[in-house]
Amino acid sequence: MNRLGRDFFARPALIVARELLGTRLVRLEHGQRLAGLIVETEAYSGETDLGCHCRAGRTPRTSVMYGPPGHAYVYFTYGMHWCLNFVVEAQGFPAAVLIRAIEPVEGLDRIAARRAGVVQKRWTDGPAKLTRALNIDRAFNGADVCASEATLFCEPGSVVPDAQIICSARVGLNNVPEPWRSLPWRFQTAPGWLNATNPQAMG
DNA sequence: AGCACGATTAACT
DNA sequence: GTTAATCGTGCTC
Repeated sequence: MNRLGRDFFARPALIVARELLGTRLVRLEHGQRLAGLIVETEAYSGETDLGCHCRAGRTPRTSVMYGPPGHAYVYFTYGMHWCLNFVVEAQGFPAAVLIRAIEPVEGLDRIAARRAGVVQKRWTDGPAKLTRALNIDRAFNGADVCASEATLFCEPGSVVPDAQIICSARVGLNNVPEPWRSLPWRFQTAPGWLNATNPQAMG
């Protein structure tokens, strides 16, 4: 079994957000693999990060982020959307990495069915789009993604070179004060990276 | 008990 | 560029 383990997640949020790019997010559904290469992430770290949900401290919603790394933090927002994060850093320090976009590579038939009416390019190019495509909701909140029986986990992929990574401000923090609003804690692979350097990815 | 807002998306003009 | 959809969460009264 070749999966990202606890040690991978037990590191600073910025490092994990950067290194998750190019890895493969896998969701086992009735034994079928639905998967995509992670191409966009954001880091959220600590109660002092006023863009992080943990700015409000430990609450029922944020409690998962205070737990051990390598678990899923799935939250509900805007009355209809689910977003997937991985808990990072040491147990007791609240931090997580939001998965903002993936490039689908396995289980395209199931993904297409869940994203009916949408062109393929937009199947999973947003945090709430990929959770819908992979059927991820509150049932996964707190799930251990490093456990052998996990049905949601990450596998190592191709390493993305620094030159192919774009850093920018996190999205949607409209009422968050500076400097947090503008911190370059969003990581994306450059446009075309997948086709240019990973032509076999669609296998 | 009530309120304002949200780590978004899709459908508008 | 603007806006409705839709409800859990955390805060105030």
